[in-house]
Amino acid sequence: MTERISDAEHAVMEVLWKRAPLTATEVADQVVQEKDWSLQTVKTLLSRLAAKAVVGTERDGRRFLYSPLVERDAYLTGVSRNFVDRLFGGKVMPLVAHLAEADELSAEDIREIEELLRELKK
Amino acid sequence: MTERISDAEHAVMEVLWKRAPLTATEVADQVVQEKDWSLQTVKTLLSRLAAKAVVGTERDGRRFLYSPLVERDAYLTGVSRNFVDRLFGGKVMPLVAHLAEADELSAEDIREIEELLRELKK
DNA sequence: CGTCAGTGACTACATGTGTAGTTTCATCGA
DNA sequence: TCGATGAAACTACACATGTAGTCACTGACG
Repeated sequence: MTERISDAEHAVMEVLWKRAPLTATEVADQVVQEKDWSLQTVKTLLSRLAAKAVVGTERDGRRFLYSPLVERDAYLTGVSRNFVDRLFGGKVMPLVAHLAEADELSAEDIREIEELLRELKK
Repeated sequence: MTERISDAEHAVMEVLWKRAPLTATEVADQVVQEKDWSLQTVKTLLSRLAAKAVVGTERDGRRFLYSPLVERDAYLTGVSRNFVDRLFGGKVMPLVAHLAEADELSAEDIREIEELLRELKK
């Protein structure tokens, strides 16, 4: 069971998944461009992630370098699975159907998915 | 902005979406078959949902009858959209790709989705 | 008529989450 | 050497959530 990552923490992870290791300040600089948080907030989130062993810390002189310990792919697979299980009884079809009915699928999306499925069948 | 429904609350909603209106006790009877909660817990969840106007209450003598005020479809569309936005930048393809790579898609799933997409293109 | 069972209302309480402020400690530059 | 700076650590605090206990009321039943 992968450790739970909250929404706010997720924003921090996205930065680290893009580039790592980074110092807290570097992470905050990135995050602040998206979310309107203070430096302290980002540091707290980093601490919590470190406490949960979702990011690792490496001492670099007087400061720390943070790196993800969980891979983005693994994380996404986990939450997606959980999501589909909880809301759609584990079936992907109803999810796609829903998005489709709600006009959330562009023609582009549809083409891409078809392509992907064709690949899968090989 | 549809009111936030927590995980526990969602379990209660599923019961009401299946059949409504129901009394608190009737809801609890159903929910307890899934989750190992006490009657009180279910009542609390119903109160919170009523407070958020996600379910409506109708007096029936000395007790209340509860009915959903939010449709299941609308709710699912909302959370799906939110989920895909937050985790996959609004694109459905990466989500499907993820589930596919993690072997979460059966051949059956794939056929069904293809069928659905074919329909959509008409 | 008094009691009990069922029901909603109110209260509780630990943990998680969003969002920071304050303290302390080390180091770098003057 | 000494103070300013910057970074981590510790503390804070309100609201959400999971999970439930207790109270008060009311109608049914003996």
